[in-house]
Amino acid sequence: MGKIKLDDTDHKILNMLIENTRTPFTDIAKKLLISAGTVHVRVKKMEEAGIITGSSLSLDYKKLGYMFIAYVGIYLKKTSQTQFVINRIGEIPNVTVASITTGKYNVFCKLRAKNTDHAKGIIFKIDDIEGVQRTETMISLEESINDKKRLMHSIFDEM
Amino acid sequence: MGKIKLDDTDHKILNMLIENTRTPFTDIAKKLLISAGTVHVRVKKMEEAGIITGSSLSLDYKKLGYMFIAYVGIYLKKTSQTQFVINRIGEIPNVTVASITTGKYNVFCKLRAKNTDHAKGIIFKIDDIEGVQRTETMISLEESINDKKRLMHSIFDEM
DNA sequence: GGTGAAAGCACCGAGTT
DNA sequence: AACTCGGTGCTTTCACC
Repeated sequence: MGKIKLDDTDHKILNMLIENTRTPFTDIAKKLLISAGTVHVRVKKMEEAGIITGSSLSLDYKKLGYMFIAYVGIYLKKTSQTQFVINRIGEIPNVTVASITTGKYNVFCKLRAKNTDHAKGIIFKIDDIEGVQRTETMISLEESINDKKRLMHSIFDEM
Repeated sequence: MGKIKLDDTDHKILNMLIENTRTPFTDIAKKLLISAGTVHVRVKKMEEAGIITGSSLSLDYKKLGYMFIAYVGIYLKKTSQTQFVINRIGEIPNVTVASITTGKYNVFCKLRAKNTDHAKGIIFKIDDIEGVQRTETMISLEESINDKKRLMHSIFDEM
C-alpha cells in the first residue's frame, strides 16, 4: 500500500480497464506499444498501491426487477447518533449508498427497490431507526450516469 | 436481448463475478460443481440478455487526489427545461450521477472534486446553466457504500 | 523499468450424451 | 442443457537488457 506516482501509460491502462475490466492485457499492450508483461506489472503495482481496489460487474437492475430508485434525506434528533444511524442503515441491503452530510440533511442515502410498495417498506425501516427524526424522499424518475471514463479523463488531464 | 429466467446457479455465478470480475470460470465451476463450459455458456447468455452490461474497475478516488464528494439539489424555473439541464450537467465530467426527481428537487446530482475550491467551480457551473433557479449543496463528510454483493443477495432472495 | 519467450491456464466452440 | 476435449490465445514469470 505504498505511495506511487502514475504516469501517462498508467492512465491509459486505467482508461482501458475502466471501459472493460476484462480487456486482455495483450490488447492493451498492442495499443500502447509495450509488452503484455509490462501491463501486468503496472496493474499489479496499482493494485498493491490500493488505487485499483477491485472490479465489479455492471448490471441492468431493471431487468432484475428493480425498477425503483429513491434518494432519502434524513434529519437526526442529535448528530451524536450519526454513526449509530449509519450502521443501522448499512444493515438494509437495498440501501446502496449512505453519506454523512453537511447542509440540509444529516445523513443522505440512496436505495433500490422493486416497486413503490417495496420502497415504502424500506423507507419505513429507515424512519423507525432510533435517532431518526424525519426523512424526505425523492423519487428518481430517470437516472443518467456520467460514465466513469469521462471522470477519469478529467482527473488525468488535471494531474 | 431476449427474456431469460435466472436460476440459483446463475445467481451464484453473478455473486462471484460481482466480487471479482476476473474470477476464472474454472474456479467458479469448481465451487459450483459444474463444468467451466457451463459457466461460460451461462455468462454469455446473461450478457446477451442484457443483464450483465459490462464490467468496471473500482478505484480509490482519494488516492487519485479526489477527496471531495458533494450532492447538489437543483430547483428549475420550469420543469419543461429538465432535459436541457440534464444534458448540460452531463457535459460536466465531475458530475458522476444526475437524476430527474420528484420531491424536494427537480434534478439531483452527485459530484467528485479535488477540494472545496474545485467543487465551488463545478457548482457555479451548474448554477450558471440556463433554467436553473437555485441549487442546494450537501457536502459528504464520509461515504459508506453498501456493497453490491449484499444488494444482489437480497435481490436473489426475493426472487 | 522494460522485454520476449516459454510454461501454465483459461477461454470458447464443436461435437456428444 | 450440460459435458468433454482440443485449439487458440491470454497471463504470468523469469532471465536478460
